[in-house]
Amino acid sequence: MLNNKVRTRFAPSPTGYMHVGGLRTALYTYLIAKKAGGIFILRIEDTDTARYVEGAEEVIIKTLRDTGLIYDEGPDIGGPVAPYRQSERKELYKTHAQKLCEKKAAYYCFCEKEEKDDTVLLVDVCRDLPYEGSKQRVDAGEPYVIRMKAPKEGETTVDDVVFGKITTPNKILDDMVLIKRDGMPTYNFANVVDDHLMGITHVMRGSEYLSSAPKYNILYDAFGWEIPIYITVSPVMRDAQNKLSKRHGDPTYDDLIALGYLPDAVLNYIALLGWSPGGEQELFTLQEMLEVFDISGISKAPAIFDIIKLNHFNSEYIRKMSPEEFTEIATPYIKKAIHNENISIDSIARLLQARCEKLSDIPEKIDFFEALPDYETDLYIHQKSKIDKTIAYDMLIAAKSGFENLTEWTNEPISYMLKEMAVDLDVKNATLMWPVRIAVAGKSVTPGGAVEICEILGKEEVLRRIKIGIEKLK
RNA sequence: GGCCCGUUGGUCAAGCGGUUAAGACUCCGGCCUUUCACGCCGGCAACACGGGUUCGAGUCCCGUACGGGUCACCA
Repeated sequence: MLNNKVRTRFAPSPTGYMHVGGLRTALYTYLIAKKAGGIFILRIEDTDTARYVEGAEEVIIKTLRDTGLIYDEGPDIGGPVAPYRQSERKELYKTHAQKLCEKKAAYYCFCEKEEKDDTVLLVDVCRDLPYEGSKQRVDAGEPYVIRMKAPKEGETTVDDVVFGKITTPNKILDDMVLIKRDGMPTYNFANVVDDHLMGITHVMRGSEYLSSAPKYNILYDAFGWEIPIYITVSPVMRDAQNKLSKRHGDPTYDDLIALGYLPDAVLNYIALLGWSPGGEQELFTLQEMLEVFDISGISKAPAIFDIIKLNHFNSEYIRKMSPEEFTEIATPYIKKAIHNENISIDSIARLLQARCEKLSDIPEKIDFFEALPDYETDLYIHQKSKIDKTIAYDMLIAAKSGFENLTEWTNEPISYMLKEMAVDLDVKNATLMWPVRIAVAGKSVTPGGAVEICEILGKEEVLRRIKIGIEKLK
């Protein structure tokens, strides 16, 4: 049924949000499967009943859909090894754990929850209990957990594609819990059982699981199962000391989207955190990543998430869009600042596309279209063009009459008129354009120049603002 | 603390025994220009430290320092 195809899985715990590191893991696992023409699976690891979050699974599914990481099997679409929610596989784990008990590779443990240090003795007691006796106590309804019987001697070598071979003496391995008192499996156990039962060939995990990996191998061996290929990735950090975390205020995927970052840009940027394609290209579509992705490019060292660089990726993606696409996604942000229906959203969008890093920057960049800010006349001073307030005043007076006589209000005539006027006045374009732009915008930095802004504002509003400027400079 | 892992500019990173140690972001100049931005040109800036091995070490080995992970009936 599962052939020899490459099968990978993204196995998040439904926490209610998708963190950046999680998305990166999803991306890599997707790439590994798809690059090999294999199957990408979504499995929900909801074994911690105490942590249940309403709607969390939907967040995961939506994120994968929005970023284009399409899975072939999953809880909502089913598949040959369903169910894909661990909570629905409870019996499976129990049966398998019991099998291990029968084989004496695991045992029933009746000890109370560990009180940190002094439990080793208690555990040891249960470890050596005869199977039959324990089984009877279990059948009689006594509460228990099932623990793995870790070997006390020898050593176990884990082979990881990223970290290489790591050998651990077995004596330091503890008898980890497989089935919890509530009957649910632990992450460690469910992961092993599911990865095998679902035919997962490449197992990607965060480096926090590296030290548990020997125990997974022992489990695979106890079952007589083939050990999958391990690919361990280091975390995405917020700084050299701390992992990126929602708790510390670091943005989740949804936060980034809400901030006006594009899904493709986010995906592209995080792909490069801890993985390098080797060449000099940095901008990749998902399809292109598929072509160049290679596990050998994954690095062992953690990478720090740098939102400044994400800004760069995002602006690249914005500039790459067609004007129509950009207008469509920018419109909601433009409308946050612009309520006047006479103002052309499309025209503003055109000005914005080359000048914004993220969509959330838009409203403050264009608010002057809606209402002229109360600006200081110092804005009229421009050292480089040798413009002072007196010159600015003269320019505005001239521009006013020019605008008044203008009959056709589109880009070309406005531009032509202003340039002609600069010639008549015997000044450089900038000497005239600068004061005009300040007068109509009321701020020194604007998307677009004087001509574009005037065109969008319309004749009446431009004259009104020019007059205000003249008054201010008097 | 034990065990494990990591360490190339501020950040992401290339490099796999011989290089003037790539590239990108940031920052700083310059050009272009009606502002800003885009674009173009240029610049600052790195192999954590100490020992080996070698003709030769960012690359291999051993220490040290620093950082991280783990040592849960959480994942």
